Amino acid sequence: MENELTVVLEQLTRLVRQLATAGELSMSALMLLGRLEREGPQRLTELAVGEGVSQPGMTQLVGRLERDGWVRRTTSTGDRRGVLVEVTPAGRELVGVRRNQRAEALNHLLSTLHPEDQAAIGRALPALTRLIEARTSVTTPRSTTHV
Amino acid sequence: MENELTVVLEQLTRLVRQLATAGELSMSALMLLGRLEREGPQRLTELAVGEGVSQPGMTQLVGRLERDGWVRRTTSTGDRRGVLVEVTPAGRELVGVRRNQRAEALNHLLSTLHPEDQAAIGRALPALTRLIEARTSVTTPRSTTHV
DNA sequence: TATTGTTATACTCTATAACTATA
DNA sequence: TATAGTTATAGAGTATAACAATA
Repeated sequence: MENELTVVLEQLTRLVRQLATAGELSMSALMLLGRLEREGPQRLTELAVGEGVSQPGMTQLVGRLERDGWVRRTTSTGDRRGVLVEVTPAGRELVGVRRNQRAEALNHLLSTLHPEDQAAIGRALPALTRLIEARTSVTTPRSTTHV
Repeated sequence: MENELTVVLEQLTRLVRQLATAGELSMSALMLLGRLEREGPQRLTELAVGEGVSQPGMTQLVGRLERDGWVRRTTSTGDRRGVLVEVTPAGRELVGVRRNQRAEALNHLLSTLHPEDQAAIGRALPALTRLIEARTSVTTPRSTTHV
């Protein structure tokens, strides 16, 4: 079943990309904002590990998001080396709007499926959530030799 | 349920990205190769639409993959304007290897779940496949104002 | 004139290496 | 000396606009 799941996940990724990026935020920006909105303010290093990107990469992504007003840097951690990144009200608003748009598009797709299929997907959601939670240390930053 | 599904899909995307790109191919390259391997040779325009990127973007992606020997351009379509892109044996091999690596990693994750959860995911696969097939015309190329 | 693809240009995304500041 | 983050630099990824070749 793993191979079938692999292919399904690959294609779901394409689906998400198409649903998610039909707007003003890239996939990376959207996922970072989504995390900050769900989990609250976090350290830059924490974010880099969580999103599976390098620390400089996260510095730059946060920089672009900050420039555009979606996140804010704070330094109130006691450790004065650290940076705490939090989503701004505007960013929170944007995440909500985008999430609703995706939900609407998904809803439309779901409505074209047979009720049994819809139910099967619904019943798998908790399991999928736990599958996601199972991956904690699979964080291998990509090499630069990518095509 | 759409909103829960939205979040799950968002996180599955992160999972796939981390599993998939821990090697020498980017997400874009991997998904294009995967498509060519599954569906056979295709026209450049067809690929651009299918992957949800612009025609010039696809020209460049194919260019990089061709440079590295994973795909090949052909012109045998009758219409001499057209280009047919096909995966090379080396590319096919690479897709297989990568897919197996991801399957292995997924298998490991799955094995940490309760059997009921594994079963629920297994039962949802056909429905998810149909969900993917339902999105045919959701192809909105991204704007350039992305963060 | 319309379609297929490429070239030119610009910006995001991401990496590694080198650096600064704090612990 | 180790850790948190930034800056410098380079290449992939992607878009729009302008172009060339074919239909």
